[in-house]
Amino acid sequence: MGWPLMARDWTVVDSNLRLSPRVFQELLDGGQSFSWDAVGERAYAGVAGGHAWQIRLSDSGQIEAHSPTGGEALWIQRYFGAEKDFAALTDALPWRSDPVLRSAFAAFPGLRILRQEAGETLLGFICSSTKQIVQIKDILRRLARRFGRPLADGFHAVPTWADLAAINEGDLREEKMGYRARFICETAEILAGAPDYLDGLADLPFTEAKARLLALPGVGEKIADCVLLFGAGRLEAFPVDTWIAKILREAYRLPDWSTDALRRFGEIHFGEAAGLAQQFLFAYARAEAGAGKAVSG
DNA sequence: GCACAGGCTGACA
DNA sequence: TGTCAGCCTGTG
Repeated sequence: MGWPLMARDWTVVDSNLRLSPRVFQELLDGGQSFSWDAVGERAYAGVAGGHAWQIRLSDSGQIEAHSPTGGEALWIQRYFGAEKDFAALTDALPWRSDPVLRSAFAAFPGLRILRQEAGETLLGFICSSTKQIVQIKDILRRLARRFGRPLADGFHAVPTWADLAAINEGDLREEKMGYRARFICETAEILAGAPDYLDGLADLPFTEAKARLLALPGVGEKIADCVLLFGAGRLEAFPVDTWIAKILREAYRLPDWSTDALRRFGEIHFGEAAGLAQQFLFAYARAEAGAGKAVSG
């Protein structure tokens, strides 16, 4: 299976981070990223940033990573957010006056935001529209196997936008892309003609960065916010999906608010790290729904 | 058979 | 400015 035997092959991704198995699972498989497949109880395997990775949770709750294809320690540390002080960012959120957020913190202590590659994040979220996480992962696996660069151990890199620009819509539809195939083709054509199009997302003024994404076919408010948050380190982005809309309308008692209004509420109420709050609320809303189903079912 | 899933688009009021 | 049907596919 290629699992390394020597402890020194494994990189601790952030010495300040300790997670429970539940939060570890939420971080890797909760919808921020579609790159990871569970291999056993406390381990995942996948491809990100052009390398294959194995990710595991140690007995002490540290996340450790190993790349059989030569992925770099600094890259995976940045991926897991080691460059940001998430303890301080979390503490600066308005949990003292917000009991819903406080409950979400208690349910998922240590949850943070991944820093993925912008291009991969964009592809994943264009594919995500009205699909469930397992289906999105299946589509991306198909795209990688068919159109992505081969890596070691049978893995394939996520196809780049340059790769995708050479593919026609029919090929994508064969991989169960459905109506998203046209969006992928048209976006690939734009990005192929402007290879540095996504480079400014991390540094441009927020509204400019978002406008760039919104100009791409298949990218609306929700997907643009997801790419900015999970693929560009823009923690002020506040994606409003059905789960966030549900918890804001119910727990925050904003029953008749439109999606746009809810997003503005989130940006203002939670502030600079609104997206971090969003991720806690998202995980909490889904967990509560699951618990409710288990009880009633 | 039918509704709906972690949306976007274009048309129309 | 807001609302709504249509779009692909898989699942329950």
